[in-house]
Amino acid sequence: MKINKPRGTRDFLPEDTRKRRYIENKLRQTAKRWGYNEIKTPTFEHIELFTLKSGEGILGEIYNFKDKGDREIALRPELTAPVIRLYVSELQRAPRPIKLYYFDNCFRYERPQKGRFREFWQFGAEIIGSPRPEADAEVIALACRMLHEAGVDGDLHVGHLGIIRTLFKGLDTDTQGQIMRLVDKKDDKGLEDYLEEIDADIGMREKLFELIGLTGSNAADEAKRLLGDIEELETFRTLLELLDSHSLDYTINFGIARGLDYYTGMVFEIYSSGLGAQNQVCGGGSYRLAHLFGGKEVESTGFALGFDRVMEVCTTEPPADDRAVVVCFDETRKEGIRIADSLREHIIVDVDVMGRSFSAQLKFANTVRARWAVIVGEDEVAQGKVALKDMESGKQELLDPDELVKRLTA
RNA sequence: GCCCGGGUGGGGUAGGGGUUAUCCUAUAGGACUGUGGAUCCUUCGACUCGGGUUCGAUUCCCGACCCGGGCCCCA
Repeated sequence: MKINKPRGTRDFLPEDTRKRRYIENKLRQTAKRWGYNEIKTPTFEHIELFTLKSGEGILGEIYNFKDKGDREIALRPELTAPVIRLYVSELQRAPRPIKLYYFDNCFRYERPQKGRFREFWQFGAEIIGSPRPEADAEVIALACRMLHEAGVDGDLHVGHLGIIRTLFKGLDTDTQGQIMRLVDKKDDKGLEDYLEEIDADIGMREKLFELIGLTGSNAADEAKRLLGDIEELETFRTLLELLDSHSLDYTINFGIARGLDYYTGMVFEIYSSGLGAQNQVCGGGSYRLAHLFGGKEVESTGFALGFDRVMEVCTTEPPADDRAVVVCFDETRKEGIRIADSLREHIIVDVDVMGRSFSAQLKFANTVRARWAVIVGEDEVAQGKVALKDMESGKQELLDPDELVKRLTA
């Protein structure tokens, strides 16, 4: 009986894995150099962690099950909530700011399509403990830097929920949420109908539509004309200046809502072409979640990037590794293995395990794109030497075994 | 969950109610017994699954599964 992999999951072949690792390492290095430290959280959590954060509505997309102790468990659908849970239980007293990054698989029960899988990987970073725009700017800059390192061109859109929310003062949370959802979807008609339905203030409606339509570099000024002198706008302008200091290109977009209630201020998304309907490679913003998990409230800002989507659009190829094939035969196997093992401290080495003939071993060296063949045959062993063959030039020379390493790593 | 389109060796394909199911590539071995990449030969290997129609289905019909595109959703 042939067993297939479950829907929406993938196998990664050696070539895929190599490329994924390469990009993963680029992202890791970048986060690390920006002073972020990696954390790991469990693959599964109590389901409340996610329902508390996102509401019962997400249950449909969660992989959940009861364990043998009758606990309701969920495979993590994202990593922000686990990170904040970890913060609340372990890091509330840690020196501020707390700068964390993670790279792990997540699970969502959704219809798979391009750039969307049931098991997928997220790379994210969070700054916990700073309410300032500097933290927002840094996180955005880090996200852009990471994408750049991965060889991905992104289109950065930045908004601020605090600004748009000043329009909704007096409306209850559900209504605000509904409006934000429609704004996020860019469903102008639906938004208009809904505002009509709740009999929203005419002035507010006009301002709302004007605000989410604002584009261009002076959108912040326009917003000021529209909304007056509000603190959120000042903060937002500071943020934009900081983004300039980071030399980032961005589009101001007050219509980004990220569909969520817990984002409080800055929100951003990064899009990339070539992904079809799932064109968003990164999303983030500032939020407050700690109180939900029993902690003292704290300002956080962070993002998650969709690693699989990054892989989909990135064209960066990992550099080829230098590798050597040690050619030996039954009579010289002992010497061959010894030499191979010593070379393995320095480069990638294959030794024949197929009992192949001389020419078949060289053919193999070709197929694995070895740069060198180290020939350990009876003639060489008899002289206490080995032959080193450069597979590209075809040139070959006789060497003492202890000279080998020097030649191969030169 | 909904709407399209699609599933033929490991990968890429041709075909089509009765075939020995085509070709390329990859694999293994050989021609070439200590010198690779080329060429040639041989070998291995497939009609996604389940029902239905039919004398006969890989081919037609239905369903499932999976893949792709979109909707929904996207914490």
